[in-house]
Amino acid sequence: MNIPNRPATIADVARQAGVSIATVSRVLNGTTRVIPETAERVQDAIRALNYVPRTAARVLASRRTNTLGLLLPEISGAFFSSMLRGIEAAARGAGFDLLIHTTGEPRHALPHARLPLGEHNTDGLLAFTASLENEEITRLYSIGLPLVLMHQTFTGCEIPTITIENKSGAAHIVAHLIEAHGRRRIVFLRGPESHEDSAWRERGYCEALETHGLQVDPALISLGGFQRETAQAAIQDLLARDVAFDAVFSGDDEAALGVLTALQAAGVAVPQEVSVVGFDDIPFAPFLSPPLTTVRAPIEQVGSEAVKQLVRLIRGERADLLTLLPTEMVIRNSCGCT
Amino acid sequence: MNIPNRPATIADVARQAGVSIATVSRVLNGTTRVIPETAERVQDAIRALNYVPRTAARVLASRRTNTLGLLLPEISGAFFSSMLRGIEAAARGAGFDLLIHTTGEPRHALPHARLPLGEHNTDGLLAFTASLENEEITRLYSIGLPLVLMHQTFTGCEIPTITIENKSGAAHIVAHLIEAHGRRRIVFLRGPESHEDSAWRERGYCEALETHGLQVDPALISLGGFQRETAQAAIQDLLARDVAFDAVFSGDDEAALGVLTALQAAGVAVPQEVSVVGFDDIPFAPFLSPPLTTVRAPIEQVGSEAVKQLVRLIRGERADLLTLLPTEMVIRNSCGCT
DNA sequence: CTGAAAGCGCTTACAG
DNA sequence: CTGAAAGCGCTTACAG
Repeated sequence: MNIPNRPATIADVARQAGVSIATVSRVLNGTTRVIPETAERVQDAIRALNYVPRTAARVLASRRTNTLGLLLPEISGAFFSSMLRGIEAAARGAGFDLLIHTTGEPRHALPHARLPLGEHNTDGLLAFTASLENEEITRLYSIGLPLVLMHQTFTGCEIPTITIENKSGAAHIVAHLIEAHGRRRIVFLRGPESHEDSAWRERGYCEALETHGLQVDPALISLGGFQRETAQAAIQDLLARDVAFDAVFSGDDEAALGVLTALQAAGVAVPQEVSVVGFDDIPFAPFLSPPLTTVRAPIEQVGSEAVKQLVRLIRGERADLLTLLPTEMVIRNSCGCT
Repeated sequence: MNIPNRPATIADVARQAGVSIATVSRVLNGTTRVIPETAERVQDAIRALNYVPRTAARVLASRRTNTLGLLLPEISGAFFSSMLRGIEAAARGAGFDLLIHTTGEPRHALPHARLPLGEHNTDGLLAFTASLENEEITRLYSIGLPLVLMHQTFTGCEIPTITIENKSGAAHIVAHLIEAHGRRRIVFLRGPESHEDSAWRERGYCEALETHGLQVDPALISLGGFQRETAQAAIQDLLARDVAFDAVFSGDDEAALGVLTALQAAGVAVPQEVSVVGFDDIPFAPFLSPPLTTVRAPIEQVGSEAVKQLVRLIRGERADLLTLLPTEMVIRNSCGCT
């Protein structure tokens, strides 16, 4: 095998094929007609030299990176796994590379550190809630970098957002607890501060209570953080303080795991004594014991829609400012249904 | 706010600071001493102009991309989520960006398509089993691109591999089924063809049987594919064909979900009638019913170790050719323990 | 410690 | 349809 010290460049290919580098570039990109026979010679040379165009040179010359950037607060859990799957597939489908970066939940560690993803290395950015500070959003918007937000709305700038029907999903499942199972003291576990999903779910929760003539009791609202451990601690705390409750709307499925753990450890029967429901319908929800009643959120689709809108922006087309994907209640057994 | 049509370049900064672009480059990279006062002026200019160095230009000039490429067969499931988490954190820690690409399990769709990740846009590649064809590995190795394999060994080239103790982990858990629970007809569900993890686990399974004087019965070995659905179908098939068995080593935890589903649907009591065990210890394992006895694999650490070795290669340092991370049995209830 | 200049490897008007 | 040449925005010897 021929192992050249330096990888072949476009000039090597041009020389070998007996054409100019402009012609090589044209057959590479299909930007202009090239006489078939000439194109053939170029292709042969490319193969013979094992030529791969250097991305940096293309980017520098064309001013297009063909890369999408993804900012996430963290990677873990079934939630981000689904979202990432949707994003990756859609990006690939649209011909873009994907650069990812996690910021770590509260970005206080590096107050004004330059983002590793931005106008200098991507054609556009996808950002999930809590991964960008407001001033960064404003800056990116002001310099015209295509930007799409997921699960976060931002007022003041016209930035496309993809999110899901949190409020109605939450309202439905809480109504179900009340109507089908006669629950009246329903705990709500908030997600992380700043998480819009959580705020909307809380509104749905409150609305459902009020619709059914129940008062919102602040003592029943606690922090679950969309996390197993936090949710577990929250329930343990309610139990320790003897707060009476007959159901828990966990905020999300991840938190529901912690709720189930805490209840089980305390010898509280689910769903006989306390109903437990979640939100998201992660792939494991059916396998919990009892199988989790929850609200299905089309997470993967959020990812693919976000890419779709971002690509539109990059191409200079109009993008939808708000994409609201529907959610749907999934009844299993943890609510009390059989 | 000042919104320039074109983002500032190094030349703009140099002009504004009254120095040469070389000097700007130096304060940017800290490659050479610069008189503090001059450096200060440059910093001011950078801030004032909101200057961000274009990545492509740096890469082209320096011939370093500062980017790691990750090739995965797919993104989904708790397994890849953990691995990705380890990789992302380690890459960021080492100052590299991360470009990811999923190839889709059997790469037959695009026989000789150029990989979107390679010497043209990364300083090195991380590849999980089944994401690269052998000839691609050979090619990448031959051109000297730093490359680290995960859960896959490759003979012929000196390519660092990170993997886990599959065989002993499997042998231990199968031995446990025999010794602690008197199981004698233990099903093994293979992973995908070509998955080395699966081959080693199968050897561990066979070894444990033989050590205990049991014969390997080919009728008890079936394909689970490390997937829920495939595993479920495999068990359903065994059941339908009236093959007698008293335990299932599912291959991995994902498959164990399918096993549990099939058994439950058939009214077979786990673990009373049939013990079920998995491999990996994904975060949901403790929450299954019954809680899953399995083998803990340090997946996140596989990711971070892989980055560590890759960075060594990139820096021209010696890397360890084989990193074998230990696994550990985690006893819960699905085996029959209480 | 600093600057002038070459060079990284492409794309893209501009001519022809 | 094709080529010569400018230019993308940096880094890095080489002088001084």
